[in-house]
Amino acid sequence: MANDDERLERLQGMLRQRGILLPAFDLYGGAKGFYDFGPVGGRLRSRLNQVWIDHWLSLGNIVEISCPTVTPYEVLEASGHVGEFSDFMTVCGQCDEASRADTLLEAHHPNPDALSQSELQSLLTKVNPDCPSCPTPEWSPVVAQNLMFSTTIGAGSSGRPGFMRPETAQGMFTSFPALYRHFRERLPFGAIQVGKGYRNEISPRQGMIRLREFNMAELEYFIDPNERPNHDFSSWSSHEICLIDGDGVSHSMTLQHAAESGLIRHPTVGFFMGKTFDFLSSVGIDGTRVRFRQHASDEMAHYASDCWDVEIHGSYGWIECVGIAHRGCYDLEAHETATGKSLRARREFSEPKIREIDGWTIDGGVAGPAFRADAGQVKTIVESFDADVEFPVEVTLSDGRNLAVAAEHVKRVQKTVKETGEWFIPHVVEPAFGIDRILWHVLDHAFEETEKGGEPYRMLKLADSVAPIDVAILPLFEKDGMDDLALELHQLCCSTSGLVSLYDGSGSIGKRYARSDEIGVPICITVDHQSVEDRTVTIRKRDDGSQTRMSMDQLPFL
RNA sequence: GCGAGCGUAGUGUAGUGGUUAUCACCGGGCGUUGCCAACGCCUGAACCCGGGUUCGAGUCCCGGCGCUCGCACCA
Repeated sequence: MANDDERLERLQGMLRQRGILLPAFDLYGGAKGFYDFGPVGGRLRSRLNQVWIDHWLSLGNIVEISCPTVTPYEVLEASGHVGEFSDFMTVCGQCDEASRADTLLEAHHPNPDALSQSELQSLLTKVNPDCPSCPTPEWSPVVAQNLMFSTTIGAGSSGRPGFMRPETAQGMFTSFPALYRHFRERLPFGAIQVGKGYRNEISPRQGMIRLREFNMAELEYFIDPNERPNHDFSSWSSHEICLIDGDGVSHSMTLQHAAESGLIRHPTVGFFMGKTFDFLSSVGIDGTRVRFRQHASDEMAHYASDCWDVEIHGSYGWIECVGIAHRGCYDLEAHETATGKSLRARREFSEPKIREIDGWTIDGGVAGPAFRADAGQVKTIVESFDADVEFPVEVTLSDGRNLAVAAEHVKRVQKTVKETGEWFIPHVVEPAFGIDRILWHVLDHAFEETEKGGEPYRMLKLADSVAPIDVAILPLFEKDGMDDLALELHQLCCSTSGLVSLYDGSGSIGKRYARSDEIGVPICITVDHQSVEDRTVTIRKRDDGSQTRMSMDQLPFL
């Protein structure tokens, strides 16, 4: 274990020195839970994001969106984050003592912890509980204080409370109507979003593993719960993976078997587990150090009905880096309830349903003036009657009063209703990726320590797909035209779309190879005297140190 | 948030209250007909911040900030 810790320290030192990951605001003494991606790390992060985006877009029914990080209070109240992540505070205006509102009201309610902000506010106003530090309490309005960074949208009294988003998901849910329309009202479809999330951690630890501002990438995939999806599991058919179920029992089986046996409760969850494994492999994560762990029922988030964490093993042990959750209809339903707007999809019946209606309703022209304010209630009651009821009938209202409904107040309803389909709330399967945690493990798994000439030698064997620099251009010496030729090649590479080149003319050639290896450059190109004569250059590969000579005008990546 | 330990160049470190803060790698420049951290010369770079004790503080004391670990918390 001590060896592991020392390796971790050497890796972190190298990442700082090479401008990959650095503590943020170091100039001012640092800030816990915040990291900078440096001149090399910045590119690494955006490459990783791009690979992730391309991976999901390749499914064909996914779109990328981008929503604000600043989110109005009501949105996160509806989603459950305010309740799940908040303590409600109030301040005594007489003595400045801050108290938790639910604690103050413990004597006046059986479970104040479960009350919403407005319920707490009205109870606080009604009870006006004693202040623990002064005799004349004067409680301020109740405010939410929780793990979300709170802010104010707008200034002064017109300001509106809000939060920095704790996940990107809510933006996808609030965009559901636009997504539904974009996809021509046909499920299934998904939306992805890559961006920052915020969480005011009490105690950030373990470097990139627990941050206060972090990069996340989420897919919200909307499905019809009545349709059994038919996913193709064949590409993983020969691959048994490590699955730990909700009781902590470990299984080794194929994804298809796990989905068919019911261990994975929904095939789409299983399919995304496979796609997630593919993604991790494509960015250089060691597949033998990946496992899937199912949440126990008491561990599940407030919105989820099944959840699998993808855990990656590295310097900090097994760390959850991806969560694949079946969120059911929780979120869309919550936003429907909060706004009164429809967030539903339509499902056509294979055969229209014919319904015969034979009953009663009120005759508005007579019943309205007769019953006035009670007419609505009378209508509901009358419409529940069978066709063979005989009027007059005495009905009982909700407040206990009785009214006589006569034949003149009602009329017979006889019609045939044809229903061709129905509206339902789609279910959501959500793979949520902690990009920083994945990026950390990409670095951890790529970090290779060897010896060269008796000296320790370090390199990052990064996958080409995420390597921050594609090619380093090295003039053997910066003279005799070698520097000019190298700069020409460097310029050509830099102006080639998608290609990132690094020019390095400082120090010995061996030192420059070593520095390139430390930031994971897959290919170095050396310009020497012969290059000036015949425009051939040496291609040196990071992983095996092999060198081949070819014309600089025929480089495969240009 | 509580407790313990720690904080010195880009990195890793030495430093018993006393002159100009040690060493190595590192970074930069020049040279080197030369391809895997080579060599020579020159050069750059640090005591986390703020108070206090003291003639004098990197060193001792207090507070803050940060880091590591344990507990607590954790979608």
